[in-house]
Amino acid sequence: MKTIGKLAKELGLGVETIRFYEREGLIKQPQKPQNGYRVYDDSITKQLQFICKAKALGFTLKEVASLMSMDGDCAKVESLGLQKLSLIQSKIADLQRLEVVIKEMTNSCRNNNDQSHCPIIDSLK
Amino acid sequence: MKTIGKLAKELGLGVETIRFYEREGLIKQPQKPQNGYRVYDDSITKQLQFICKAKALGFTLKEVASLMSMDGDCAKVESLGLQKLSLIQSKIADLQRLEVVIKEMTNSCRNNNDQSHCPIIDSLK
DNA sequence: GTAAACTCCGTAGATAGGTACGGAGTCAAT
DNA sequence: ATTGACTCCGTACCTATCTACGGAGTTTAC
Repeated sequence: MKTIGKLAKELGLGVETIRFYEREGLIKQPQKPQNGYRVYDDSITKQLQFICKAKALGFTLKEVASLMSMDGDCAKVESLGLQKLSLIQSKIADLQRLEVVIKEMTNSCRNNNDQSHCPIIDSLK
Repeated sequence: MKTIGKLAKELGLGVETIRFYEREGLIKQPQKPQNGYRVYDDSITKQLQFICKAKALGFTLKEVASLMSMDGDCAKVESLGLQKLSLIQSKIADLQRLEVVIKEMTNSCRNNNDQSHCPIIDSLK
């Protein structure tokens, strides 16, 4: 059993962040004894770690809530995962196209001897 | 010479967006004749297209302003470009790592016969 | 026993890049 | 001359994810 500060420290989160997740419905407000302080047991740690991991995978908080609520339904979870996967893949493709363009631009910059014009600026014009 | 609405339509931007760019210092407020309406000549079109293209390359509005102000300085522009390039490359790498993880997860989901557990949920726990 | 550290709550602010609104004035077409 | 479309300005609102603040009560350490 620990108070919010200990929990936050343990997980590397801010106290405000945990209260925020509570407000957003990701976690439940725990029992509060006479003094009004939140008191957490160990199960909350798993839940918050779940949230952090899913977030790191690029799920939004809403999606995380969704994941948590579809607890056993593998098909639904898989479908959300596949959706996320295709989003990630198209983001990768976009960025790779960008990478090529910017590479070309900076290359032409490096080969530029005309100090009165920058090929990057010119190509954007 | 055109008013803001025509200009916006021509570029596929919102009127408010142009006013917003003006407030942010990306473009200058043009002369306004007796009626108080903004009147633009063709040079503004180039400037706004520059902004749109640079934005599409992943530059923030602040960076776009920066690019526009370093007008001829090729070395500076190149350095901003290289910086952006390495940001893009590390984003790509991050996403590719993510892609692998999510692929593995959805695969294990597809091969799952145990309806009481979802491997994705389990792996996040 | 007192001072520091912790907690409570609700609300405001930050970030980026817009988007929307309201009320008033102006312009263009019929 | 009237109607509808356009413009003005300032400000508020939007998404997402926190982060900070203020004032009051509580717990802990010395």
